[in-house]
Amino acid sequence: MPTTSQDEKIPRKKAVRDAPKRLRDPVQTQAKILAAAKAEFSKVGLGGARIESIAEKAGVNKRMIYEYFKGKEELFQSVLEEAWTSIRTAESELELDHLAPVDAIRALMKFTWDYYLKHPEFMSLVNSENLHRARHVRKSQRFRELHTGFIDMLQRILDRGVASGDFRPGVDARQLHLTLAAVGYYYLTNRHTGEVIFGFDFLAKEALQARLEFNIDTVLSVLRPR
Amino acid sequence: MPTTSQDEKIPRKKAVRDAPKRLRDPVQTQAKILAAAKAEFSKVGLGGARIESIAEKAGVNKRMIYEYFKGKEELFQSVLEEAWTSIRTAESELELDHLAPVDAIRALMKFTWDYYLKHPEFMSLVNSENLHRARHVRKSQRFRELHTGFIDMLQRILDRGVASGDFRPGVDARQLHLTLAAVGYYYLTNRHTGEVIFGFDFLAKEALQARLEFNIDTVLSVLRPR
Amino acid sequence: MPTTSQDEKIPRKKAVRDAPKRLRDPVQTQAKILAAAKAEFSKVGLGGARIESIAEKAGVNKRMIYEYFKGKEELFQSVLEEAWTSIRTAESELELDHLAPVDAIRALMKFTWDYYLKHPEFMSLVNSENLHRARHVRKSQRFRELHTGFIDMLQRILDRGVASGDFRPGVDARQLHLTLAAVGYYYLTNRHTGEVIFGFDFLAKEALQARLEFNIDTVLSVLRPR
Amino acid sequence: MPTTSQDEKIPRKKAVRDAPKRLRDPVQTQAKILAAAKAEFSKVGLGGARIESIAEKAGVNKRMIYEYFKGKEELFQSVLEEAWTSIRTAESELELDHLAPVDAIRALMKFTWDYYLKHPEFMSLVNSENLHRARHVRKSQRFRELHTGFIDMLQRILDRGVASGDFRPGVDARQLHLTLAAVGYYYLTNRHTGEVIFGFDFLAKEALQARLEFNIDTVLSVLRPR
DNA sequence: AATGAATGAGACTTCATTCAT
DNA sequence: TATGAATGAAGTCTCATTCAT
Repeated sequence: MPTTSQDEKIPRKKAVRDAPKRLRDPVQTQAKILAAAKAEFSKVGLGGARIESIAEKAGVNKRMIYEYFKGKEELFQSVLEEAWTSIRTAESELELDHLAPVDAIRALMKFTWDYYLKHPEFMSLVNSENLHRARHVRKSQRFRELHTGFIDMLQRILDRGVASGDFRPGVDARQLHLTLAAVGYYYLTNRHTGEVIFGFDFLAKEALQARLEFNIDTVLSVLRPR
Repeated sequence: MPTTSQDEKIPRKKAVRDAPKRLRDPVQTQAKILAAAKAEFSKVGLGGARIESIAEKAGVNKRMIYEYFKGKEELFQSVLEEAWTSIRTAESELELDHLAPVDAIRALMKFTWDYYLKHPEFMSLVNSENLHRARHVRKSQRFRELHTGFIDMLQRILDRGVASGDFRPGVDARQLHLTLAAVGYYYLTNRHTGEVIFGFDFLAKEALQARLEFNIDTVLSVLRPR
Repeated sequence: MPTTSQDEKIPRKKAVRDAPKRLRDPVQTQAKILAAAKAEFSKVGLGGARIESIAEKAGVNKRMIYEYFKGKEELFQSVLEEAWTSIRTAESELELDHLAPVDAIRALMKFTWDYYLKHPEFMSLVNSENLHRARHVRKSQRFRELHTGFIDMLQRILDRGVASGDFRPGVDARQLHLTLAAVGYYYLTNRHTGEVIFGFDFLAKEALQARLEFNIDTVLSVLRPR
Repeated sequence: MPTTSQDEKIPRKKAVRDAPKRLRDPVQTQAKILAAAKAEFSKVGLGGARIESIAEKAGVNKRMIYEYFKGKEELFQSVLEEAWTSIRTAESELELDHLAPVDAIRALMKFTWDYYLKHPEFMSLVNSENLHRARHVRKSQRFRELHTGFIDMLQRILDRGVASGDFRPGVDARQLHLTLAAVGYYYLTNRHTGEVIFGFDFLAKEALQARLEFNIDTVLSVLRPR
């Protein structure tokens, strides 16, 4: 029931009236709640989020949240599922298997970096969920399914790189993935304290460019045959 | 219950200090509050933390928190200051300037990794503070002072490495530091979701060992002359 | 406990209203809160009033006070508005313009006196608001509107009295009003200390009668032509 | 113990040191507490007053308030006693028996008016005490003694005025006193709401002058033989 | 005499959640 | 489906007061 399924257009009762205010549209109501909840959770965390605030932002009645999501915790879980589905879906659309190994790594890193920049809530949500020791996604079947075959894709790239002589053998795909994500994630998620410590604007165009290049350089270095 | 014994007249300053529970010791009271607060904040975040819970853990009266720290936000700020002071102090005691460049990098990474492992609250606190856009440390003079000259140390190592031919020139000390921290931090802070995704125990001895080595390898790779 | 009976399906709008305890009636809930708050504030002042006590007296959930009135200060403001609206409304219903000047003054003083006696909370509230330097009514648009044209009525009486030779000219309507109110108000509001000082019962029938007569005599004396 | 006894100068231990900070001076400590308490109580009432705030204003340790005055209620009572002693003392120093009847009334009204203006806290305290139904002064022996023979003085003036033909007979001294005080008190104590209602500055020089004259005129009018 | 530390009760307010329509 | 009203628990913070030095 909490699924969004955004495309279906239900012909509602022959459309007796054109419904100027989009009343009674459960699909959209759920979507609005999810979007508002994502914003709220990512801004103040699970503990700091307020159901009332989410309902207001979503423009729906507070009661609807309970109707569709049962409660705060379940809503948080749905938000997490939605967020992770989103990034993994986009990632899979990259079709990295069609690229040369080095290009594939570059593309994946560029994609990850851009995704983080465009969806900073994602990192917040990941942090929050880890603060709570992953107790929400741990219960989610959907979450697990999302990652089956996910590391295989990276492994295939690595294998092709070794075969082509671009990469050294013996690199663990999981380690690589963690590093790949880490160097971008850490920079962006901790940019606020970083700015106080280092005294420069982490989101300035050149700074972003420099960081991305350094990160790609780092990952390619560790992959390079010696 | 807080009083130890009501009627006894202790001859002042005679007993050599055998009172086991040090009553009326503001310094210790504050320390206990800080310790309890650090645990609480790192476990559930600023929004999720409960003053009452902190007071209980600290074994002090709720009121004392307001006496010494004014309020929740200020307490959080104090916790942050204390935590960052702690890691920077320990770090500075490494005396990396006395080590060969490669060894210095290794030592710094090992230290950082071990510190994170021994003080996982530190990463939680950093995450929390960034969730709140660094609004607490931004107000802290003490925090800023903590980091003056902090990056210079790393720069000196880099310079020595370039001079000795161990490192390639042109590497930015701040980028290096961010990467250095990132690869360990990300692995540890996101280990809960990581375990669900990857399906192995991130804190297993061999896993930890493997990760540290991979991280050091990564950083040294990017520093290596080409 | 708040529910009357859970299963019965009342045919909507059929019962002529025999529900004895009107559940879910926001208008009445607000009215009950206001009434209880007026009693509490007038008994112990703004600083001494307890939200919990008000909620109990009103028979509503504490939360409702915040739902409808935002907070203690705003509730106090609403109480003041209601109280002042009440006295001004009753006053305006006297239709003093239809009475002979002397009778109009008498009627106004009798009304004021009786109103104070019947609504002693009013004086308490006025005192409290002045203790707080009128900061609540100052913010109230409704309060200001209440008094437009309010002094004109008295001025018309004065003018008619001067024309008829009953009153001397040159008496300021505002001074008159202040005196008119003062002589009754002071006696009643300070009657507790007054009783300790003077040693008689200020609310005894004869005492009340004597005071009212003295007051009317006083005001008519100062109005009398010389 | 709570008495102030302002004049005695205790020669403290031969004045070993000149005590630059006036430490350990119980008389002054009590006086400072009383002064601060009077200010606080008159500003926010008994319910709104804060012991801590009083101690701070007085520049003494909070504990001292309990040492000298037992508690908040008792402190309030002491403040009331002190305040009423003060006005009655000053009043008695007028020596009205030496003035012509009309002049005596004028002098008394002028005195009362000026006293209210100079000590506006007095009115606040009276209001507060009446809010609490005089429960503090009722317990005070000292308070009662203060007013013995107090109304007799006014009666003597009235009697002399009747004898001289200046005043009509039959006026009750207590009624007169109440009116005398009322017309000034009401104007001043309710000036804040009055200013919002009437829209002029109640404390402006001319306004004060006009009010005093109107008040004296009022009282002399009701006393005048018909 | 004076002080700083400590306390427990209770203040205002907010929250997630359920009820009734 | 949707909504507004209502609730009880709990949260942050404040207060008058006492304890120990």
